[in-house]
Amino acid sequence: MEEVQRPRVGRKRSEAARRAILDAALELLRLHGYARLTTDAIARAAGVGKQTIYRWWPSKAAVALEALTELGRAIPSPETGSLEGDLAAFLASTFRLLRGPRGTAAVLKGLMAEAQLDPEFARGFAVFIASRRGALRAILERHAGRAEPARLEAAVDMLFGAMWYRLLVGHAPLDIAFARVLARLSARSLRPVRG
Amino acid sequence: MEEVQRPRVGRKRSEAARRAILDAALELLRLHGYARLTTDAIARAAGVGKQTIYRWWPSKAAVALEALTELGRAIPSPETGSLEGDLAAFLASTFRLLRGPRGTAAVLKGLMAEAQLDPEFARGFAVFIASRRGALRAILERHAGRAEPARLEAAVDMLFGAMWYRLLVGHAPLDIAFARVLARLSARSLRPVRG
Amino acid sequence: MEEVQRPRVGRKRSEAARRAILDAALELLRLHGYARLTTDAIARAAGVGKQTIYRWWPSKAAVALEALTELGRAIPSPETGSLEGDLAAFLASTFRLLRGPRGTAAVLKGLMAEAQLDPEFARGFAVFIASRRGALRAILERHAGRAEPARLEAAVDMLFGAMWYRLLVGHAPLDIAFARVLARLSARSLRPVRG
Amino acid sequence: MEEVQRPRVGRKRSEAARRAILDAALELLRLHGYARLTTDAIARAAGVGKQTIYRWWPSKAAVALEALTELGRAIPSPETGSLEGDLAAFLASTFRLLRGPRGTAAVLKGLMAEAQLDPEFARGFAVFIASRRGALRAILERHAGRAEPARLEAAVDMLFGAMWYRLLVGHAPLDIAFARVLARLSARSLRPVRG
DNA sequence: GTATAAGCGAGACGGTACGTCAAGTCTTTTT
DNA sequence: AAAAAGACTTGACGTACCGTCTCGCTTATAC
Repeated sequence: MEEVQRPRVGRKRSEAARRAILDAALELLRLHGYARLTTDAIARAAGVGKQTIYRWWPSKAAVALEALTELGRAIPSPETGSLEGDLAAFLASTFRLLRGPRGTAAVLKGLMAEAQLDPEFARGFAVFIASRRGALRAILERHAGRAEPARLEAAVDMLFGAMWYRLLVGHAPLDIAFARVLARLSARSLRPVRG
Repeated sequence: MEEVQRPRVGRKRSEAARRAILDAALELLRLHGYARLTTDAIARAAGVGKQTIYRWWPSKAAVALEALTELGRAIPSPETGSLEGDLAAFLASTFRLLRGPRGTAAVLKGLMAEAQLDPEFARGFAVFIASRRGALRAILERHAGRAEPARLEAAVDMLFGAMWYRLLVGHAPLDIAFARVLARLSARSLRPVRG
Repeated sequence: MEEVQRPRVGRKRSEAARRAILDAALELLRLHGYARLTTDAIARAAGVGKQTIYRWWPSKAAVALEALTELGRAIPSPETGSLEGDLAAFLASTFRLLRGPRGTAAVLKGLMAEAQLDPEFARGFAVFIASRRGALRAILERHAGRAEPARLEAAVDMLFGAMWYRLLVGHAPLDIAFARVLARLSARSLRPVRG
Repeated sequence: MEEVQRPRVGRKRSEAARRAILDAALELLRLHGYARLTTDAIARAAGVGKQTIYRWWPSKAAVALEALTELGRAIPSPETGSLEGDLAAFLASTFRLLRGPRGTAAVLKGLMAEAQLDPEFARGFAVFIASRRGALRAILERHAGRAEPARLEAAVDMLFGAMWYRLLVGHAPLDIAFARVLARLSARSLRPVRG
């Protein structure tokens, strides 16, 4: 079921405008946080008409999501030889990105909020979440592939859940130590019962 | 450090208005969800002036939070004799409340969203979260009190984190089966390594 | 038809409160003008409950009106021997009061505005206006009593009208010179046609 | 001093919206009077967003003023050959407009009130007043041009003053008879002393 | 090479909700 | 019973953003 590719007529989408919008969105997010991000402000900062944003994205949240996806493209899936080691490395580099300079944590929090308020956006956000889950699930399967699927799923929920929970509530930091403890607990919970 | 108890003069806060506001808020949340909850609507439904809401609560989120706190007052902390059993029971009754008739899940999601957008509210919300954490922490300490504190904290984060994660993302249900798997994994991760 | 004087029971109306209210009202009018006068502010400044104001006056405009009436009690009706002279003297002292230190002009303007917006108050205000008209009318009748009543009425309208018009529109000052010109024109318009 | 005519970009002001707003304002004024006119009601009746009103007018009073100015565009300046005749005709047609079907009198009263309460609006209102004064002044100058300017000004104040005074206080009607008396008194007061 | 189709920056538009202000009323305690 | 204090309902205010709709241009293909 190919996409119909009829060679369209008229002016082409401006890559310059697209970049300017994404960059402006990230910049504004970094400066003021998601709550104070407005479509008007993005348009103004990007030197772009509001319609140009709405032509290509359904909402400001979608813009932020795309901007973010670009950033978070490559978190490496390391190979240390042990489940605990791989998990610790994966979580540590994820947490490091969140503490990064681009206000990534703020953006993620804002997107999760938006997903609660806008069901349309929630669907797009779920795709993003699923792709991250896939990466973590792959690590678990590499070392504990014989465990029941429900347990693997639950383990993923517990790891990413713990991350999001700290991210959203802010009661404790997402640091290396936390990455290590999570890895340790998770590895212990999944290992075969009998040595 | 006594609370100054100067016997106030003038008309007293109307308990009737307070109740009407909280009830109206819960009712509207149940009917339309948090995203469509407005201060005007609460005031109208409660037969109350908007100002009366703003006099006592800083935002509609604070109203919803208070309404919710009343509801969630008593989730029992069971005693089954084992860590896994207690966890499974606690999680199961928590999940049951979330599936309950008052749209509790929707309210919680909305509140978490609000906390991301309004730092002022985030502080109040954190108190609510902390009280729930305390209940779960108590169960863990009863059976695994000798574990390092950081591990207990992380275990709480993983359990409630997993719950919130499913609640917010909606990729899988919060059912009894999930409660059991979480309890199992958590118990295994905390038990002493050697029998 | 005597007023029934049944010796009322309970606490008596506090003259101190009455004075405090009128004084506070005048002071606030002088400071901020009528537009920014609020019942709350009067009550606060007078150290009085709002209800005490509403118990005795129907609106803040009525308070201002009473305060004003006290001030404007005695504008002398002079006797110079000529119509023109009497008019000039009467207008000059009226204008002088308006330029006085108590913000009288501002109060009058505010009351006229209120009368346009509140029919209830308009009635009370009309009484005040009528009493001023009476004073001016008396002067005219003293010297031009044989003129048709309609002309005397019209002359009063033209004199007070001119005053109010300048007061309300503010396009020109209410000074001695204006008082003299008005007196001159009015006297000429009313004198018998033939010497 | 040319008006800078930079050829504006973006969507143009909607004449349809402008008309709808002015028409709605007049209609509401006619129905309910100025005191009960609200920006919300105008917007609703005109099928327009409130912001569209605030974008082009600083207040509801400015809307009413513009609506009114359109109405009162043409009161004829008649030529009867005599000062008294011209004045009588001018005043009579002015009064007739005020009694007209569009609630003009009510609007004018409301605007004068507003001018007392809002200094910003007072400036705009003064322009309107000045234009009316100009028309009357022209008639006076045609027949009594040699009189001192201060007397002409005062005569204008007395005529329009009398009109506004009756309009605002409402103690007597603005009818033909009043127009005639005003014209008579005014003409007599300005004629040369000696035939 | 000229019609036709889209994209673009700008900005006005119809709406919804916000949080504030003041008006006038009602309730509690004190005098 | 009146007073001070202050909470109450009501209703309008002016602002902030939302997402849509023109306007006058600027590119691109298509004829």
